[in-house]
Amino acid sequence: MGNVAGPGKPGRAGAVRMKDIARDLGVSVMTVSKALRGHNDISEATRQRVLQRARQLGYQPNWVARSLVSRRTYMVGLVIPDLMHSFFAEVAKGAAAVLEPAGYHIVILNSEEDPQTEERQIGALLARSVDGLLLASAQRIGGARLFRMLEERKLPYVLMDRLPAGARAHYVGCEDERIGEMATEHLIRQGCRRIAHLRGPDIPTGIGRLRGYRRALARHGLPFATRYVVRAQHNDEAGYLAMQKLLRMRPLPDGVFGYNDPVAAGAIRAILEAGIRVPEDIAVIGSGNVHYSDLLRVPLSTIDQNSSEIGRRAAELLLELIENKRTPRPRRVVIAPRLIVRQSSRRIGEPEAVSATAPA
Amino acid sequence: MGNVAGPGKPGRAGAVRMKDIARDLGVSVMTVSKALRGHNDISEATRQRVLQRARQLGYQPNWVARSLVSRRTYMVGLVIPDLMHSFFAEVAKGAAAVLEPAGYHIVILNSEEDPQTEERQIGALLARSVDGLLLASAQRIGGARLFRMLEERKLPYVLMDRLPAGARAHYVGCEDERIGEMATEHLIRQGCRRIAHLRGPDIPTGIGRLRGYRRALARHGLPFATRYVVRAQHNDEAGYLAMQKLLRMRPLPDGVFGYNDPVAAGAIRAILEAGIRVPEDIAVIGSGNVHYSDLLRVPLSTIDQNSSEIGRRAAELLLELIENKRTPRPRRVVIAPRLIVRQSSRRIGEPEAVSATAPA
DNA sequence: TTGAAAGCGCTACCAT
DNA sequence: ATGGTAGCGCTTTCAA
Repeated sequence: MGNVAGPGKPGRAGAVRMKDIARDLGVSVMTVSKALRGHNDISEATRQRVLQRARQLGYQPNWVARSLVSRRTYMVGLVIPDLMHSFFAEVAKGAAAVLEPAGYHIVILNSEEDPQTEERQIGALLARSVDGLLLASAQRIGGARLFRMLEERKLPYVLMDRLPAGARAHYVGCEDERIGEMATEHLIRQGCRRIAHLRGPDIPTGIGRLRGYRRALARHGLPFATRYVVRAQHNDEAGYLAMQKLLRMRPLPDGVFGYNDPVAAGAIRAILEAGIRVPEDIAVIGSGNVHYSDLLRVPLSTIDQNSSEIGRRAAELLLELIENKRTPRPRRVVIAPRLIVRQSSRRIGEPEAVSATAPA
Repeated sequence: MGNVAGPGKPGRAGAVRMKDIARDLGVSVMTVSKALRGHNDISEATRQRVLQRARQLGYQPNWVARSLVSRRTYMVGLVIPDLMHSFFAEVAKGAAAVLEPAGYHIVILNSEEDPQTEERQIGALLARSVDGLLLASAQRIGGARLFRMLEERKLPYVLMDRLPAGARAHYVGCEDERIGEMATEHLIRQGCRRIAHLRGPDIPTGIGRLRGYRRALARHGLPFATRYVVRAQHNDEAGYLAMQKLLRMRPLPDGVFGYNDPVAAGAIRAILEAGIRVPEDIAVIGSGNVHYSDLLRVPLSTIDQNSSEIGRRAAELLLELIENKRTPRPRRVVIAPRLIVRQSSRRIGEPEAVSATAPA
């Protein structure tokens, strides 16, 4: 069986190589290589012999060696702000559903919502020669340098969920202004008149949803009050604390639009703890439709962003970029948000789910 | 600046290589290689020159090439049943917190709780020459073949959360019998006398928790009734359906121990929908302490398994195995479970959290 | 249809 | 302190 490798060597030491098959069969390595890849200039007879011997020996191609010459690693980087936020977990799962069947593996990295960490991680991914990159970026406004670097390196990449203003890049996500608008208009239809917003960070999603919120208020002739907009960065703990601030305001708001579902869920906890009712006294809505929204203390109304679809579409787009390698003009895939009405905001009858309509 | 690469070439085509630095500086590639890696047989002067030029050109080592000769990829495979289950997302995050600072990247794969998918994925990981493997296995009892294969390939790996009976492998997780016992005994202390169990699948965790449940009943002289044990595989939907079956039994159970938190959360939904109170009529407890347990319709009592610690410890153990490459006898790291009492099971006063005590 | 030569970018080994 | 040679396992190119 040949092939004795130094003992204690790490990695695939001792693994079967083409060379071994070639020696056993008395043919050249080239013949084996071609036979295994189904090149059509190999006789059927030798092809079968090679395939059989390969199976016997349990041959597995060495991807590292193959990558070195083919310059393709069949690895894709996935950088997201937080794996624990089930919105991103779902995006990741959607992307995996497309990439794995296509033969790609995913290297996943958590930026922890920190632009510098993100940049470092992308650098590492580049050094690893990933074939492409899926990115839900944590860059604040003006993080254009990172994208310029990616362009220079000619690394195919697709932005997900967050589209930094002015980024000239492929993108898949929801229109954030529309999300803010839908959520706010829903609260207005439910009879709310003093609507507060627990706003997100200074990233495209946060800013877009805030803008949509303002637009909806304006359109319906409701006043915009700065003090009704409180920062709640990302998670339920922040939502809880921010809501406590809101609860000290007089008059109390009668509706709250949370930046995302965790923030909204945290807000509900704060409201209930204060002995106030949801939705009767304060109606609450979030965004993202995370999978446990239905199980929450008060089932949470939300704007569904179709997270797994975002992952899938982004992955498909990325594959296209990788395989064709032509870079057409930046494509924007916009996923329609959907209003999901649950108990946290239901004061008067309204259908359970409303599909997005084009913005007026 | 040299180095013109064919246009349209994929991957790192056009990237700066050691050769470029060497040419620019009039030294050999070897000198550059050593200087960059801090070999001490290079004069400080040349080392500085090399480092500076490398920085100027934005040199990044080619990991693929390096891997080919060093036989280390600095990649670790992470195979889990479901990224969307936040228990595993937390495990993954814990592992990443250890692996990334150590220079390793994580290739993540979802087995979807399917043993065959898992095996296929591990095969792919082997072909990729990952340096090690973290695995929360979906193998049913008797899936020893997979582990034998891993041993043969001498791939360092650590099992997490689930320890297949008889597996001779490194392992980090909670003692499942203890979990079942703690949960059940807690319900007994709360005054429950007809305790049902929504049991998990035929994997070590499911079987262990069931066994612990039985042990607790026996110890306290309570009868074990088969019909009070209903299968609920994994998720909240399954928990919901299984609980509906339980709700048709007479007499109704007055306590339910769910295989995990999603199952328990689904059960609560079914109970409340039936107009029955939690915890007054039926007390409920789960396991896993997923991060949203506190936000649920009725905040969920649970057994905390310290999921991120599981990921961290498993990663540390794996690093040891990889770096030392000696394979000591299989190590078992057992994390102590903790009882977390929330509203779903609180009928009489009991402290919020109780640390695990050694099993009697 | 088959295979020899060259080389991907890097490092181990040994000579200078 | 520095560098030449060889080779990791594979594929591309071109000749037989």
